[in-house]
Amino acid sequence: MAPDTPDTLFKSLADPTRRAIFERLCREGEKTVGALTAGAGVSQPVVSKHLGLLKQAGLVQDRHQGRQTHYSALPGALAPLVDWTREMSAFWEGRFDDLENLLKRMDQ
Amino acid sequence: MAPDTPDTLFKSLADPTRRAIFERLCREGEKTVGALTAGAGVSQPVVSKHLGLLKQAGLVQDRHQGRQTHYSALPGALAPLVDWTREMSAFWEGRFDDLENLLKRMDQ
DNA sequence: TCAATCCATAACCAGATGGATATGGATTGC
DNA sequence: GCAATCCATATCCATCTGGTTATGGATTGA
Repeated sequence: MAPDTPDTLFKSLADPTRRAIFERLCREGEKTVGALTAGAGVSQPVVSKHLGLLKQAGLVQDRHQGRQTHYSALPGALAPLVDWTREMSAFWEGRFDDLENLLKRMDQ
Repeated sequence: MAPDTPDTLFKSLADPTRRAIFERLCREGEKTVGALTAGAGVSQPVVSKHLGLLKQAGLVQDRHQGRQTHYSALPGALAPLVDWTREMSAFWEGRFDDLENLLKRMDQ
C-alpha cells in the first residue's frame, strides 16, 4: 500500500495497539523494540509486526545499532490526514443550501 | 463503541467504501440511500450497513421522509481527530533531545 | 386494494487481520 | 568459543469484517 495516503494512514492508525505504539513514540521519543514491548500488552513478535506496518505507512523510521533496533515517530507523515480533515470541513463550511445549515449558522 | 473517540473515528474511516460515502456526503450534501448506492460500487444493504456505522460514530445523521432516508454529514465529529493529530505533532515539536531532531531543525 | 419502490435487517460466506508460539540469525558478554 | 540477548520471520488459529443474496415492513401511486 502506498505510504502517506489517507487510506494507509487511517488503516494503520485504526488498530488500538498499533496506535498506542505510535503514540508512545511521539510522546516519549525513540525506543527499542524491547522497551516498546514492555507495556504494550502483547508479545514481542506482535510489536515487531506492528512496527513493520507503521514503517511501511511512513509513520516511523528505524535505526539499527548492534542487535537492537531503535524506532522513532515521523509525525510529519500525518500531514495527509490533516489535509483530509481540513478538506472535509471546508466542504461543510462552504455549503449553506439546506435549512439545517442555515439554522446552525443563525444560531451562532 | 463510544462515538466521537479517536478509536471509533479511525476505525470508521479506515474502510475505503465507508470513507467514500462520508466524503460524498461532505462534498455533495444530504443524500438518500438510493442516491448513495448509485455510484458506491456495492449493493444497497452494504450502503445501509456502512451508514449505520457512520451514524453510530456520530459522523452522519439521518432524516426520515416517507419511505426514503436522507443522510447528511456531521464534519464536527472530526474534531477529536484534529485534536489527536495536533497533540501528536505537538509532542514532536516539543522534543529536541536527540541528534536527528536537532539536525532536522538545523536543516531548515 | 394492489403492485412497486425504498430501505433495513437477517443469514451467510470468504478473506483479512491481530494474536500466540516456535524458530533462527545477528550481536554481545563472559 | 559459547551462552545469552535482541529482534524478525514463519506458521498457525480465532475472530472480525466487508461483501453477497434473501426477505420483509413501510410508504407511495395507480
